[in-house]
Amino acid sequence: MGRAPCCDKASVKKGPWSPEEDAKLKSYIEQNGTGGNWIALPQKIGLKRCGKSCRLRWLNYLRPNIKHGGFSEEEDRIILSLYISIGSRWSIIAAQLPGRTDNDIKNYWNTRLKKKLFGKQSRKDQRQQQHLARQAAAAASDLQIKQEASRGANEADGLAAGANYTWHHHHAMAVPVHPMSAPMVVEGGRVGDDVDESIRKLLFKLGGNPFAASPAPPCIPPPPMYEEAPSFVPPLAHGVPLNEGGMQCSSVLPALELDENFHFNHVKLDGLECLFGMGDHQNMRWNEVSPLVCPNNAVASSSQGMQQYCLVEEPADLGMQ
DNA sequence: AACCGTAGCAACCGCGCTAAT
DNA sequence: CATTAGCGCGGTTGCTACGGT
Repeated sequence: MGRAPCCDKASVKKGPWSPEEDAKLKSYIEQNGTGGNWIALPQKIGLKRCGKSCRLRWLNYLRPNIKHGGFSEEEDRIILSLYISIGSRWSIIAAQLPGRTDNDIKNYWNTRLKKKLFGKQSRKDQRQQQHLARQAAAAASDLQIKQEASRGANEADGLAAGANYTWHHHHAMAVPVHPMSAPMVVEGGRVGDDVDESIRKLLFKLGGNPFAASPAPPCIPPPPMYEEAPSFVPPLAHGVPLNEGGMQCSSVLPALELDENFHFNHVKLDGLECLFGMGDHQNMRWNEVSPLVCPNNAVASSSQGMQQYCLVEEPADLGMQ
């Protein structure tokens, strides 16, 4: 059985909003709020619009303090950083950028930022990039593993114990040197030729293995709701062979392990697989990646925290959810 | 000047999730 | 516990403006 339509499509107006409709909706919501029911709202104010359409119009354009266009470099950086970490969770990304909407950011990403970063590439080029990125990542990780080994031999024990194993531990070992610093050769030159200089700077700010270099976030135990989820088993427990330093040999986080361990909260890293040397089906869990996004933020790694995180900036006085 | 291709953006669509019944 | 209604999200579509030929 199909899903019941949210409104009568035949009697509902579609397409661009007129100034009159905008004014009606805006003045009503500013005075009365949404009343907690978007579906009923258009009828109340005599708009021949679907409730979902009203909601979208309000959230994306009529809501106070909405910004359009003119994304700053800082905003670019935040978007990029979050996209790398959590994928296309536009609403979460939007929550970090006051005045920006998920739709706006999504459009910005799809139409501009992505092109700025990667330029236009054929699938063949993308595959080649991924291959090269993996090679560079492997080399970088080997070096890093040795550094890790000399820094503190005890960590391996800690990992094996598992109890306090957190994303950043794993991540420090797993994340390759930033792929944009690796040579990305395409036909007729380097991919970087297409990349806007400012964005390249952004990438380097983020890159050069930014995660390993950043101070470790506080270790926060998983929230109760994840207790039944498969624990984030340290790679050592999977019987991954060790190198001569006693550390795990994997160059980057092995694709298989990623697949096994990050199978909740699926996140699509469309177009950015090469950043992690992943295949295109690997996923991450929010509670593991969030320390990257907000390492010093109190919400850290919990989906509960994520919700709090998302609610920032939401107008509380307008009956919004 | 006309045509065509592309980019950017606004809006729609469909699905998953959740609260209410 | 099952069903239903509504919300919210991400993906997609379609329109418009603009630039190139």
